[in-house]
Amino acid sequence: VCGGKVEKIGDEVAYRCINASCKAQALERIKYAISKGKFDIAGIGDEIVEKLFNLGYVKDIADIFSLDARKLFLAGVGEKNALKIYESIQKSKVIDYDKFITALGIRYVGEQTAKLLANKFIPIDRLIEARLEEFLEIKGIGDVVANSIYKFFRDENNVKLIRKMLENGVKIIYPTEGKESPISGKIIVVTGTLKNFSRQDIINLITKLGGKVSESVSSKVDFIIVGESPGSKYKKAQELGIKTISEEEFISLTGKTLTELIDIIKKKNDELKLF
DNA sequence: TGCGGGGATCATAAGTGATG
DNA sequence: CATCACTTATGATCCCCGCA
Repeated sequence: VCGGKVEKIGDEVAYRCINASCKAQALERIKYAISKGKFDIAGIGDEIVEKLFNLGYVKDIADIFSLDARKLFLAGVGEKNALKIYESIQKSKVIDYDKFITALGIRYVGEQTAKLLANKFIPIDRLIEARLEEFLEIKGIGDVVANSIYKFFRDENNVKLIRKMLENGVKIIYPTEGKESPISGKIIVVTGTLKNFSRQDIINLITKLGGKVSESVSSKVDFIIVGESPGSKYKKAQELGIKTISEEEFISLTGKTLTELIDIIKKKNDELKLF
């Protein structure tokens, strides 16, 4: 299609372009990613993507998420539609892990296979770094598919694209999220000043993740988060032999990045504003 | 090697919103 | 209200993988 070199692999019927920067392929990948069962961006389809692509506003799927209504308007979308599409892009940024994997457009990986991967490799970095044998272990994935997935993540450009999507605000919802977290059911005490969270923020965060915040240290407390210049609670925790962790350790315990945690706090605060 | 089924692609029809 | 431009839904079809 793009006039570049093509290659026929083995007995395959189709010829496919082997040019890594093939324009036509890049475009098709974007169209695929925004469609149903993947990012599912309402109000935008092949035509608009092509226009945005040809204008240079969108070079890869990650660019979609940094679009503003003005660029859509310049691509020939009506004013009202431009706003609507902008809204649906923002909504689509929060995406289930399996759909995210499907959207990557890995060869031989559709909805079903993506689900298999989504349940085994959490978070996304585990998937990127997974060894070939780990894919082969999965029932339903054989030699060809395993190799295809493994090769995909060995390509630096693919990994970069994933990072770019996350930077542009895409948030992956992992299958375990909401059901259970390492924090849920835990009684937690906070003492001292934290670097990234105000006292109210950390309380909101722990509550949102299903934990309980206690104001005093007792033997029932699971662990105590210690910030700068801790108060008497720290001393008492040591006496009782309660596990103490730093702010950084707490963050890694949640299994989320700092930005994700801040997002959670923001949402929680927005909920509270309604009342 | 054959079977069952997922993955990819295509065709067509129906739905939606903007516009004059 | 009719038309246009696109999107969205559905089904058919074929390739080819996983597995017995």
